[in-house]
Amino acid sequence: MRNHSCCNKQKVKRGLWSPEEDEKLINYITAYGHGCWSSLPKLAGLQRCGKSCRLRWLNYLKPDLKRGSFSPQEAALIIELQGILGNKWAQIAKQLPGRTDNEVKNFWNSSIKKKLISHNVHAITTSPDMHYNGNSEEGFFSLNANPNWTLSSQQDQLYLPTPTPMLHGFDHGDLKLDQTNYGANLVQFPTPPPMAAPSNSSFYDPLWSLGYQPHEKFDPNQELQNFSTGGATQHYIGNKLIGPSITAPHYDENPLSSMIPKPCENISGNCCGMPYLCASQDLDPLSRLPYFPASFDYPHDPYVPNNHMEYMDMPSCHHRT
DNA sequence: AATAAGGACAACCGCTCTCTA
DNA sequence: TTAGAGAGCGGTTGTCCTTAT
Repeated sequence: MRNHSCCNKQKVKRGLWSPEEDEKLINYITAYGHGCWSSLPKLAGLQRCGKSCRLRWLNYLKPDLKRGSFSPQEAALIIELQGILGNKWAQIAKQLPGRTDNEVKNFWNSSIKKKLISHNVHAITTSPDMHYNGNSEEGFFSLNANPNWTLSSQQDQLYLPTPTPMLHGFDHGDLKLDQTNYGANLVQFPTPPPMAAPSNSSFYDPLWSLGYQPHEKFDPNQELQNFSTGGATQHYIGNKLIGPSITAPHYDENPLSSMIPKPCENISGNCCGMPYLCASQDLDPLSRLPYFPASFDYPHDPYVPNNHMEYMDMPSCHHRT
């Protein structure tokens, strides 16, 4: 096996790091900074290659890293960003303070992807609304057949045809769009219809919020209305959201990695005093995405009260036909 | 209680990009 | 202009732990 150029002449240790090695690395970087990684191991008294030291520091030892499981908000943000950026883990991790690209990637591969695969393979493979030119590296995709919304995977920018006023701004967690140079509001909530309290089950899909077009007016008198979105059409009966069609922007040709979650898990809790049912709230962040304690405003966006969250009562996903 | 299977996550590999001489 | 070194990134593998049988 070939060694890295930085450790060609050294006999390097491999595998898991011992506490003693960690301590040496921490002590050295704390005192002197990492400087040139290739020369660090010798200076720090470590039998490792510089690359290994860098990885260990960045992914595990750095003091500002957040350890522990992902919160529902983090999970939702990862899902959203993966849908937009694809497997750009470093860029996704930048929107999650204290999380590393490796951590996000592992979380995606071990938790989210499996869930999406098991839930969505049919919905995605039969979706008529996915428009993608087949090249994940250079491609553009259009969002749900809306030719005016395109995302360049090279420039990582979403282009909207016209500026859309942020009536109900929503930066979704730590995502600050103006910092990431998207040049557009990726996520917007419309002026919401009067929200009916969920009856006995609710669903939430963080991707519902992607690409929402706020221009369409809601008419509470009309019995069935569709709000087209970037990733889904949201169906209303009266003022109750009954569910999106599951179509989402993707530019990864791997069908397994381009899944989006479908809102097929019953979720319960107490949101702004509105009780709702959950079949699996104790499972993991993904199944608990909409769950917040009572009287708990959505923690990342002071502009979006919880009662703007969207609910549906249908126990299955809806496809545009 | 023993063993197999699966999940989670740390670490490695190889490629690409950037910088500099 | 170009080659080499360092750094960064994404995909993959290996290892340990938990759960199921």
